[in-house]
Amino acid sequence: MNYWLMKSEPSVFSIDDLESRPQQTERWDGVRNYQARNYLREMKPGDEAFFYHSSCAEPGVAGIVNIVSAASPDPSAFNPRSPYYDPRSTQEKPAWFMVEVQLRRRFTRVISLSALKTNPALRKLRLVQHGSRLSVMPVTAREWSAILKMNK
DNA sequence: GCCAACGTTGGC
DNA sequence: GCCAACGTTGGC
Repeated sequence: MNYWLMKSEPSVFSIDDLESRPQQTERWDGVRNYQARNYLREMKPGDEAFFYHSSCAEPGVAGIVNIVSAASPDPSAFNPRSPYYDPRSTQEKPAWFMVEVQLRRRFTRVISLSALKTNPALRKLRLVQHGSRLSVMPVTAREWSAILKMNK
């Protein structure tokens, strides 16, 4: 079982939005970066991921989700009305993938990016590397527990 | 709103 | 295959 971190802009899709969904489950779609796509395809049901709020007043980790389905072709890429439409992705040869996530836990307080940056145990975390913009990234077991310990 | 850093595109 | 130009991300 593997650990991940997934970014979302709360103005588009927040952890509150996930909580209000049926079964607190939703598609994690719209990823349009090849490296992030490759990580999505590595995910397996039972994996866990931090839900990270980006581009907002308080960027940081807002909670934890379970990966509940393996990667499958992202239907939003096929839909011309979707902001994530990409005509290069076809049913026969899908370019983009999504997984389904289910809310596991909301943190009472967001673990802020600034706090993550100052934790020595997280020096190698992709998120805090200078210039890193990846929206889906792996987290080591050590990093995972270090972040969990910050949830107080 | 600014801007640095990055990924992608497309001409050559 | 190179690389400049462009668009996007995302913190501040």
